[in-house]
Amino acid sequence: MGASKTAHFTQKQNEIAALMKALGHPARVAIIDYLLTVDTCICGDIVNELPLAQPTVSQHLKELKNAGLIKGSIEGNAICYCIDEETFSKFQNFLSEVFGKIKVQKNNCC
Amino acid sequence: MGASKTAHFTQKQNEIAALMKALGHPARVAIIDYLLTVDTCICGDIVNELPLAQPTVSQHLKELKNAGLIKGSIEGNAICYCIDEETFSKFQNFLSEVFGKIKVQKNNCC
DNA sequence: TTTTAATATTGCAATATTACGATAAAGATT
DNA sequence: AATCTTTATCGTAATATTGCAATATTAAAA
Repeated sequence: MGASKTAHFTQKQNEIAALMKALGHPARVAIIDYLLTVDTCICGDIVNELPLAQPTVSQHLKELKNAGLIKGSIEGNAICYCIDEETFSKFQNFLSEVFGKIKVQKNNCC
Repeated sequence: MGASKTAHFTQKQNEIAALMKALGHPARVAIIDYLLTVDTCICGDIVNELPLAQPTVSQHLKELKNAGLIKGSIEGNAICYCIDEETFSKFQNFLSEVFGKIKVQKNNCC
């Protein structure tokens, strides 16, 4: 098939999977990395930072934007991108839950 | 194309992306969820918990195993699965870094 | 030893993803 | 206005993913 049966899972599971999927490509991890290192918004500089053609980078940026992980605002003929803290916060909350549960697990048999 | 240009990114970026990708499907998130709720290893029970056919579940388990997120040990004619804490720990460390950097970012313009 | 039960593998169809050249769109510059 | 710059979109090829039926594998049970 190739299409995920999203309807059969909880909304939360689908949400988390979507966030994970958005970060499930090294180029998109690299974009986030870069946005973090520059420590501010970036207006038209991302393409030069990545070893990929401009349309490909644009596509990756679109996916990060769709996932809510970054925000973009038009600044003249360039576009400013930055991390969307709110979504990352949501992400972090989920992960805290998961890691919290892992720590409680004591009776491992594997 | 369809193949990621992994060679052009750092090892860390590729590693993180691989972990994220492994969790980038609701079925695999559901499997982790389930392993966490039962609070112990599970021997032969995962297929019944998911709305997917047995070969499909087996495939998802294989991917989680390849990513190092779960461990499986043979227990008679069943197989015990549980969370691999070490990999999750690695995962958590990366995320702490990211979230740490986000908090430092003050001069947001978006 | 035959059967049963649990999991894995194979093969395949449907769909999604990745990447990029060509082109479009839109604001800035001349 | 004509051009340049920056980003987006379209079209398309190559590859990957998802899902399942059929089948294989392996160990327990009868």
